[in-house]
Amino acid sequence: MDLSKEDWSVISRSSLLEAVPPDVLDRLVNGNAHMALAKGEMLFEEGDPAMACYVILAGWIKLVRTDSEGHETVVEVFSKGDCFAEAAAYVSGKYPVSAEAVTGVRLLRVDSQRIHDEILSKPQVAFSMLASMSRRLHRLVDQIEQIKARNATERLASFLLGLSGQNEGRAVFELPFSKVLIAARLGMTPESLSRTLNQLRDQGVNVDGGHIEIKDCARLRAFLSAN
Amino acid sequence: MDLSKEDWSVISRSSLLEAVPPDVLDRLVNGNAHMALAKGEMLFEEGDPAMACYVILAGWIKLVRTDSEGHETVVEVFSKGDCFAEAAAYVSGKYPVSAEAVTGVRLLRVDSQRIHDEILSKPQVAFSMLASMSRRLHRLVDQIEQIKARNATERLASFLLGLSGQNEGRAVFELPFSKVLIAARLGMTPESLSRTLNQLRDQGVNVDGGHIEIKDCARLRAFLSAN
DNA sequence: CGCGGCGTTGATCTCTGTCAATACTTGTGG
DNA sequence: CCACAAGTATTGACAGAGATCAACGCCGCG
Repeated sequence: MDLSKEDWSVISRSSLLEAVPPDVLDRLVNGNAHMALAKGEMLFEEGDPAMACYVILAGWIKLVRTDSEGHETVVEVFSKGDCFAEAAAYVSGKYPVSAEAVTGVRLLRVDSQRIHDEILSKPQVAFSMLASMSRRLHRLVDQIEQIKARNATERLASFLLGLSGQNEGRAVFELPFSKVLIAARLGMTPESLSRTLNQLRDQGVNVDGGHIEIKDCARLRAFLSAN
Repeated sequence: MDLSKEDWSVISRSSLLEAVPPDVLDRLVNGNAHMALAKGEMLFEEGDPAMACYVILAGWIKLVRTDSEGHETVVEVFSKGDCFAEAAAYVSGKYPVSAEAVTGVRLLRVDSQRIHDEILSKPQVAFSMLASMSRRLHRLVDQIEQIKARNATERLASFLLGLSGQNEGRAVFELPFSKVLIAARLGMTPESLSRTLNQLRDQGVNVDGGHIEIKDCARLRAFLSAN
């Protein structure tokens, strides 16, 4: 299975590899497995020894923690261009979470030994990796703040604004995955999500199935700060 | 101000520097500022350009996010031997949080440029840094799971067990910092913390001011899994 | 001494989780 | 091609965990 032009474009813009020099990129990517997962398939399980990290070429992957009673906590959800599992891979430890395909997924597997070797021969590569992990860390800190300090309405509004990719004006887009998963990602139940979406109608958010319209992003953002 | 034997011992066992070869350690530490902060002093503010990371020699530091209304979210609390702010320092970005001294604090400032240089000349150093960040990442993931999936009682029980450093038997220790701060760290109000501590009496936890006695850690842990 | 921060307790409120019922979609197998 | 099962989404009723507001005692410190 070969990489398409499109795939290469995703890879070279990915958070993990964007800053890596072309020759190193070639060595890292070539010979590494281009793999596919069906919806619902597990990529790895919490506690598995970490031998690789992954760049998503297409589809969605969720990272989850499962407790002793089988209750599942969604830690993050990733899509095209995202890299995940770098942390565990560098220190050849164990994965702290499980990874499951939410949709059909294609991804690039990057062997951690290979990254290790590249860092030793080209230390600059280390900075790409450190930068990638740094970004991951910031995202987690953001999430902690959200859950600790924001209520359901604010978390959802913030999530929608993030999806819109805009700061002002009208925005129209589709929800990227099921509401069940969105609810889990936002730390609430599907029922709460449904109700909270209705509440946001007052702030100019229209929902029709997975179709979202934010009438004025600036207004929604103002509502966020105000409250 | 010189570093004591004790300080060196803390440094060489610190999460950031433990795996760094002695000669590199010397270069990193010597000439870097050994500094002190009074209780309540700010080390840096959210958004400041990150030029260094820090290893705590004594005292406690809290990392906080402050929103537009001045409401404060505690992200983490660090003590002796912990290193913080590595992430931002590597990529010479901005600090995503503010750092404030909770008690009087002594710390070692490690210039990020210096780390940068060391990585370039000795790539193995990069792995120490990556490992340190990887641990930080795991801690944040743990915290996200705690807040999302555990209630106040469970979070507190888990926190106390962590402090005790034991898995079974009787444990007696002091709370490391004020209950206001502990409450914030656990994502609840001081009032809730007070009430929750009372609830835990039924599970063999005795509280007298900042003095804690867990009659049987195994029992408390069982209570955690059970519920 | 008085003030401010900490800690506890009580009363109340509200957000969100839980349980339940229903409708819609999707896919699977007879 | 239909029937049935399973997953998804919405809505209602209800309960409970935890926040909020308020009062009070305590202690350290200027």
